[in-house]
Amino acid sequence: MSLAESDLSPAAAPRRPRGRPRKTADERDDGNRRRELVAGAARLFRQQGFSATSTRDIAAAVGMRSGSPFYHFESKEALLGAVMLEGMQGALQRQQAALALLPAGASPRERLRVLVRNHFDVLLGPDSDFIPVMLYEWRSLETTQRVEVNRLKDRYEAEWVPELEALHAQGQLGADPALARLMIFGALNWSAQWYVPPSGRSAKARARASLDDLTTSALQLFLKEPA
Amino acid sequence: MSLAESDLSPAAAPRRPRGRPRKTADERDDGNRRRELVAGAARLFRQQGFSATSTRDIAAAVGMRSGSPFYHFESKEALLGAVMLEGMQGALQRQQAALALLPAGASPRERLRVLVRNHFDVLLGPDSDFIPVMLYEWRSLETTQRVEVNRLKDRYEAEWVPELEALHAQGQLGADPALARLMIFGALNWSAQWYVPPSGRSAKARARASLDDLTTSALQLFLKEPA
DNA sequence: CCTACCGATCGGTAGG
DNA sequence: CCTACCGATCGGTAGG
Repeated sequence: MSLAESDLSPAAAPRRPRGRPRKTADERDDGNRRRELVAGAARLFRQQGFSATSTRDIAAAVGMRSGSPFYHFESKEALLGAVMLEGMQGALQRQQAALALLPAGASPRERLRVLVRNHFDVLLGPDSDFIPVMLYEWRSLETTQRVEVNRLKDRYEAEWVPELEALHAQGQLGADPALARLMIFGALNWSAQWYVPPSGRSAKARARASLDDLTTSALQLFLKEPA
Repeated sequence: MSLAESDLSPAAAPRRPRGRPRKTADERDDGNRRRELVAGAARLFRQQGFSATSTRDIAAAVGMRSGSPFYHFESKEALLGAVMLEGMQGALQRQQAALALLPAGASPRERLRVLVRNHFDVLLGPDSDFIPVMLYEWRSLETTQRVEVNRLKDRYEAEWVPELEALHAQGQLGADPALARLMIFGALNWSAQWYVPPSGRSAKARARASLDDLTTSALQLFLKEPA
């Protein structure tokens, strides 16, 4: 899946010179080296944490020398921001795509199932280092980028609200929707701490099945029977 | 509340000399300096994370010089272990005390309420830095101490199992008890990320009330109506 | 993107 | 528990 790089707007975009637009270090996407850096950083930040990961670790992970990441990113914090931004962009995009596949008359319960299933995929599926890093390295992000990431996170979570409100109105959700949202996200996000993805033969199919099962269980836990 | 220090067995205890047993750096509890260090470390580890907190930060927080924490602890990791160990000991002790106050015929639902209420207190109440550090700095713990802390965590969680099983058998819990436990802990633990304790006038009473409310909401979300 | 490097900070220790 | 210190590592940069 390709993520639209065009959405990546830098915090403060200075004067645009004429002619071929010269990209800042944060914007350029020469080949795929920048992407490799972000993906490698995501993996290491998730495994070891942001502070415990050196920029040298990240450089080595993608076969660069110690100073080279700073050709692509202003700072270690900017790399963290890129991980989170890319993660949230992908998550939001996949969420919208998943919802778009639903038939027009889908019930709130069906829509919530799609949201939960997609969230598990974002958290536990392939390339799932980005969002856990966002969840657990939040405090290391600098304010400017925090605002930007937060905007995406708000949009992501906003899609859940009408469904939770409808379910609450129908008596299928036993708590105030705002609080229910926090608790449900907590329950789902925590899975990043304990879920062990299948490995070996037909790992991919079994992974899909296990995320389906998790989704079913989560809905059974959170929702009452339809009246 | 005093925590039994006697359970603190060092990783490798060498020859015991005769006479008054000389405590290792990890065991001694001269005055309250060691306790101050652990409490200060808990606060800083929670605020900034383990790796981002220097032993100098911790020393300064309790009015020591940079080298002095190493008079009390072998290493920074040992300090982290002490934070987690002390946190789990306190949590387990409070959980057992809370359960002991219940009448003999208390229902699984009533017992779960007490467990959830106590867990919120452990996570969000006064001196609540220890357990969040345990939850979010797990990977920085060394294996020896990880085993020790894990043992306490298992005992803590084990008290939840019979109640969840009983509730599931009664149709009040909509998912497999083992998975329900993970999701419920996720929902509760996540509150450490968003809960803002009341401040100002009568903060203490309002804090208690808000944790009571959270407990009620959580139970309403997770449990079906009794048949 | 590499080479070569800098100043700052870090965990930890010897000796008192 | 302090003083004084060490070697290692870190984020980041100049110049090519």
